[in-house]
Amino acid sequence: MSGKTGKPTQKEIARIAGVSQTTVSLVLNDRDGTNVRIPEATRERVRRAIEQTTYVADPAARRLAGLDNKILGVFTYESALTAESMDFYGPLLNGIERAAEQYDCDLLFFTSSPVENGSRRLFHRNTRLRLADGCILLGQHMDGEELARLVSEGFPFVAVGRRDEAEGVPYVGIDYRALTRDLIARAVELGHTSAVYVHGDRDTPSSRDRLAEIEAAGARGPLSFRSLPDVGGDPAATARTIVESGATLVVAEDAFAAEDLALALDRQGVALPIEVSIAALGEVQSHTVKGLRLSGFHTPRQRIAFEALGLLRELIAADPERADTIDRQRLLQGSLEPGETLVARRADA
Amino acid sequence: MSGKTGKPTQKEIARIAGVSQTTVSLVLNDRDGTNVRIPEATRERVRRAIEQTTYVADPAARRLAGLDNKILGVFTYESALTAESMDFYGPLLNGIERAAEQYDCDLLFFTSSPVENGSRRLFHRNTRLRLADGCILLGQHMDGEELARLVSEGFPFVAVGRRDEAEGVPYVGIDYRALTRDLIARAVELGHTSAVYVHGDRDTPSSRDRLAEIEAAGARGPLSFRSLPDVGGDPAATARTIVESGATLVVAEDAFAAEDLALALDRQGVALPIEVSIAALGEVQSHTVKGLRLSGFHTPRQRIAFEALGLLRELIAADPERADTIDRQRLLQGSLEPGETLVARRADA
DNA sequence: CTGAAAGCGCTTACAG
DNA sequence: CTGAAAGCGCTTACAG
Repeated sequence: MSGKTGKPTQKEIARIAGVSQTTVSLVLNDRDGTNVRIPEATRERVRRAIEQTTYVADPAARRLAGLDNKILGVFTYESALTAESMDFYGPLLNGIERAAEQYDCDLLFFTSSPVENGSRRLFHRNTRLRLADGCILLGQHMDGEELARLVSEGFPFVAVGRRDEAEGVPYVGIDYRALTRDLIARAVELGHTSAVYVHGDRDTPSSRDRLAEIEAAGARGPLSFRSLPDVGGDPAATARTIVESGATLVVAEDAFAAEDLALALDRQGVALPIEVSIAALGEVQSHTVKGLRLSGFHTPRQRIAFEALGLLRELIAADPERADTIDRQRLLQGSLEPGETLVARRADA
Repeated sequence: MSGKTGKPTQKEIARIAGVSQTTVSLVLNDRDGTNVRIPEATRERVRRAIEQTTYVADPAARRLAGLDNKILGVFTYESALTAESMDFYGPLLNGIERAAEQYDCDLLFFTSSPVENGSRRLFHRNTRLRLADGCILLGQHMDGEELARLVSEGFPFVAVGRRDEAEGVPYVGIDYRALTRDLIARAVELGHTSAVYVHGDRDTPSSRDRLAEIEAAGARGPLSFRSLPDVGGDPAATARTIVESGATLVVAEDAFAAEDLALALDRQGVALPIEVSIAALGEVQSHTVKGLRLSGFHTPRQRIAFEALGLLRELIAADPERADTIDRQRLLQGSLEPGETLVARRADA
């Protein structure tokens, strides 16, 4: 490969410029320390030689020789660029691309990782993980063992979203607990006393966070919560249960579930949102229910991306000695979207 | 970097397994030719040693030693992952990711390339281009010099979209000329005799292709075309000119322009599409005019992606001897979307 | 101020 | 069947 395509090397540049290959390297990297001092004349000759050719340093060689490559890995446990997943990953990827640009880094997407029962594996025979200086991890479900291995090997990485599948995993996520508390407080203000929480069976940290806050609020009062796993994804059945429960507020785990539920409730003749309010514990951007803006959260995903890349760079650059001083688990504050589907409880309800 | 993180090497594996480093490499790469024949017992010992550690081959070293890396570069002359550009790049990137998965390749996005007056530069001081086995090029405007340089250096690459900025550029694109002819034929069938072609001042091959077909059709008759550069992007002014021209058909270069024009024509009291038909010479997926499906093209962008990666892999694998036999300039056929905005010319018009 | 030399981790002829 | 050695293109002490 390398030989076939006659691409120029430092050796040739050196020959043309009449200097040693070392000097070419020195000029190229602007080395100018105590021991090296190359006169402008020499530098200039080297530069001219480079311009004559099409020389660019071979990144593989640079990497092998111990330099950072300014390549950040992006690993997604699920396919990142499909039409469906773009809704979720899109703003994140956008932010990552922007941040990478700003940090002058390239992005290596590990699309080759073999998929095993629905999720990619990070470690495999030919993983190119190590070609990157560090790696961003995206996905709902992450493999605890892989996370632990990354941590123990000291490979710089940052997960997007709070993680507790393994000890000491660096992450940047959204503070869903705080957001959930805020939403509940608002529901209480609006007079609700009986609610249903409809959630999937996702066993992710942020999923558990939301559930924990819901349960804490239910125990604390005055808003009682009935927790309803949306088994089998049958919104109609779930809607019936909700109606029977007499709740005046439905909280869904995410905006898509909220929309599905709203549709099902509507079909059962429930007047939304006057009779029953509905809200989602997730990003509600551009989600609506009967033309009304869905109540829920705004999650600053672009900011997450920047923060994650920032943290990753800190970890990469970190002097092992004081790497411990870095705050490697960060939760960003989202904001409540009041929306139009969480309204005051009717006096007669 | 490499030394700090104590990641295992073949040397250590060799020590553990009690063999030479060469043997480890041989086992790892399943070499089993005429000169090498490693008994299963030895192989097994090596494999066990590998499993004890967290060894993975260093891709930089492999690359330097002359192997393919299974890394394909993706270079976009404009930002690829922004919300706006996703409309255009989304299906393309989706296809590229899928194809890369299938081909067992990773994707390196050159996000670090410096932006000079609105467009990225492929060649620069620290370009990591060469880390990839080859590269996919995306974007409206490509730099002719860069293309020429890629060609002359023999670096494997494939542009998305027809290119003629430089000689011998491999590409996979859409046959816009054929599509444009089809659309014109349909307009003729529908009785139109006077049309206006509104186009930007983009100087890209596919832009010129469309214009060329329009002009040829105009010269040929029976549909006469007035070509109208949408200077300054003032749809209202353009709409006035169209009305004055008495044309019964407006053809816009792309769907967005068509939508803008339709709006402007509507404001001037033109009844679309009865009085004036409108169509776009581009992908019209999910574009509408007054609730009507816009007439235009469907461009198989996911197929383009697959085709482009396929061609790229051919070029990478190509034996230099018979590389010439590869068809490196491919146009895919799109399909006409009849839509609802290109209708029969009114009898009294 | 500049060059010869070692080394990064791997692959692949080439000898045994 | 297996190992010692050269080499991929670079960086960086280390000597001059």
